[in-house]
Amino acid sequence: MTHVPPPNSVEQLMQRAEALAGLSLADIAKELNIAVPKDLRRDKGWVGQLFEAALGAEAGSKPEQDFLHLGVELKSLPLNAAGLPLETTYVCVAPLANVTGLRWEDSLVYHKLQRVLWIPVEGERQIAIGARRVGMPILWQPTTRQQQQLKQDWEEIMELISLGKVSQISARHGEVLQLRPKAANSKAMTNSIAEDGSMQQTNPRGFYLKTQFTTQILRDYFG
DNA sequence: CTTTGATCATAT
DNA sequence: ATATGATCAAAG
Repeated sequence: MTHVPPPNSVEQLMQRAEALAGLSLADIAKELNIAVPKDLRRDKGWVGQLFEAALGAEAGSKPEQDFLHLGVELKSLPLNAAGLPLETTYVCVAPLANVTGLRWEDSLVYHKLQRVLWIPVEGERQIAIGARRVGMPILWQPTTRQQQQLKQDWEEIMELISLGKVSQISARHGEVLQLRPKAANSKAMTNSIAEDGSMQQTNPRGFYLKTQFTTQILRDYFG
């Protein structure tokens, strides 16, 4: 695979991202010598990893922003034919134990969403992976209102977790941020707080941005 | 058709 | 087991 060095500045990162706009995923993959899968069933993260390679993000599984030195997180955003998000956006894993005293400003959600480079891409299953086209990138920072919405949802969900009610939290909680399973399968287990305050085992969860929220981001940017 | 809960690949 | 990258697919 061709190697792209990390960008030296946000400007350079944006130039690279803008250069991808209008290209198909096959175009980008060819330049990087990366094979295009037939479908994403067994390669669910392929598009995101392709963008990481094309933009010079550090490949890794660290709980940090993709471009830590620039303070930027990279996210692909699959869109339908109407230009609206097809999927929720994964943010990070949710802490289910040892959460006493954890504040919003210290949370992983807060840090990851301080600045995000969104790369819109056609995502309908009827379009072959390689034929899907990339859109103009959006460098986004949450508005005061968006920060408030995220904080409120986060605090509500974290309170339930701290009270040992994680099993009662469904994806319907939260206006813009939701909690959902995030694991290899439903049998995977991690420590969480029980209602009596002791430790119990539950399926790991992650925070996701609802499509309504990312729709709003697109709307604010493109009109 | 949309959303919720489940799942896949890979690195550490 | 936990983190990254997410989409799949059953249910509503």
